[in-house]
Amino acid sequence: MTEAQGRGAGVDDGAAAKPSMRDALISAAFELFVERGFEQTTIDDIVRLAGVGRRSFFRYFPSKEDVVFPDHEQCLAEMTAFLDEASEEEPVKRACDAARLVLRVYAADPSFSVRRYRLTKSVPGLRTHELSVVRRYERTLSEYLQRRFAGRPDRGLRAETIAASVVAAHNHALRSWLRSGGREDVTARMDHALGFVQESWGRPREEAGEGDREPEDVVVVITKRGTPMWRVVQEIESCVEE
Amino acid sequence: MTEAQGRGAGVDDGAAAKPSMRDALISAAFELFVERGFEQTTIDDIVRLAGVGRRSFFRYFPSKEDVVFPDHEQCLAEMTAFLDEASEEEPVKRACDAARLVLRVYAADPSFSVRRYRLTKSVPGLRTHELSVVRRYERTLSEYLQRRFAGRPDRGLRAETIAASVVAAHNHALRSWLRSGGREDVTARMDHALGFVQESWGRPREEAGEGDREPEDVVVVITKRGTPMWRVVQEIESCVEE
DNA sequence: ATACTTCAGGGTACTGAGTGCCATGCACGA
DNA sequence: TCGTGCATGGCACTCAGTACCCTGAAGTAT
Repeated sequence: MTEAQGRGAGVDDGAAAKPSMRDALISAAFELFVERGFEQTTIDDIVRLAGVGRRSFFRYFPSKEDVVFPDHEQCLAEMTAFLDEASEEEPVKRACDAARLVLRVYAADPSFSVRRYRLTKSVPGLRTHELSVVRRYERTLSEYLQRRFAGRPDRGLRAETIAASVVAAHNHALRSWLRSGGREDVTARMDHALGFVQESWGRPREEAGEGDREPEDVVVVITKRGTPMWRVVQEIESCVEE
Repeated sequence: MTEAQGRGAGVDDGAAAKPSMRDALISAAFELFVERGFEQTTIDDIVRLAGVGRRSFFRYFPSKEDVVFPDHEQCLAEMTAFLDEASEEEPVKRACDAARLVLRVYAADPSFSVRRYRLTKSVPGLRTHELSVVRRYERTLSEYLQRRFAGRPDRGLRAETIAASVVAAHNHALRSWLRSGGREDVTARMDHALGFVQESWGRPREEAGEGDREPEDVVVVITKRGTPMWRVVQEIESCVEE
């Protein structure tokens, strides 16, 4: 029954393996937060309920806000590792798959995620804190993309813009699922949302100066319907023959 | 000499007109922040230097962080007003122009902006606070776009994703300018960055089911370079003649 | 077994941000 | 002159976060 979430509820790879204290703090905190609100709950309330010393709280969580997002540190590490693996995949696709790792963590414990969503939504301080968490994912994606875009023009601009798109689309799908109470299918929404950005960025329109496919072998013509065909042919030839 | 920035340094439309106290606090705060650091400066230090009572600080700024971003509240209001005006312009273009309003505020006092940038960059708490400020611009843009996208599929997804792109591109150009110390031309960078997202989102690739311009009067042909011209003509005609 | 180290945890006191409450002083109109 | 606002200052309080030190339960070597 709402045992917090036992840290990711799936992976228990060697790294962390001290269950009792940390988890006791998490579940005590959530119990109080949902009962009387985040700001109405003091650290002393939490440690009293968890039956530990006050100082210990700050040994496990750097701030009161962090206890609300207990698994993001590990999730970020997973994403970083995922993006450090060598892969032949198209970069934007790869970034979208990295975003799916975050979804997986949320989907692993829907009830916890939904309660946290409702809590976060109603507490400005938590929203701000969540922004800083999300920002780290965005930076990770952006740095990955910048690496993969080596040689392209506007690497940085591209990378940051696309990373922001991916995060925004991911969050849109995730939040719409959370708003529905965690029922219904997340992955379908997510596939749709990420497919949207992948469509838009995966293959840029004009200067497709890609590394893994030649740009020179594609010609794009845009013209008004009704243009005389000789004008179209002229235009194409003037572009090709140069 | 670094008189903070006298609030936007241009528009003094009726709304705010109490100069002394607020500005004294801003310049006192910055003086101390750059001298000994943000966290090493207490509210008491600031009010002592400004020669006002401690309680007055919190009358003008809800938190210590807010004194670093004194003009964003007004800028946000400007953006909101700008987007509330009726306009025939293409929505993404309009959103980009709205973002330029923010740039204008930064560019109005480059030395202040650069000092603030350096300060913010080095203080995690300020970075987080800035995120929450930026997020409000993003929401404003997103809500505008969602209004303009009425009737389209995926309104919300589209609006949030594009808003995030616009903000990311804007911030990329802005920060690169700030990193350069406020020298060089901002508007050129900004035009380039915003042009990039506008190109990408302004006219969606496949379903361009727009309301304010007909999709039927544009033909797009994509072909391999070297394709015999008769094949191109055939393809175009088969598409037009249907 | 004794002495030594290590380390998770508890306790206490302190700093500093942010808030509530009230007193003060100054302007305004009657 | 007397209210009636309003801006400001002065206090006292709560609470997050930190520094410092104490305890006790392990181990480990001799």
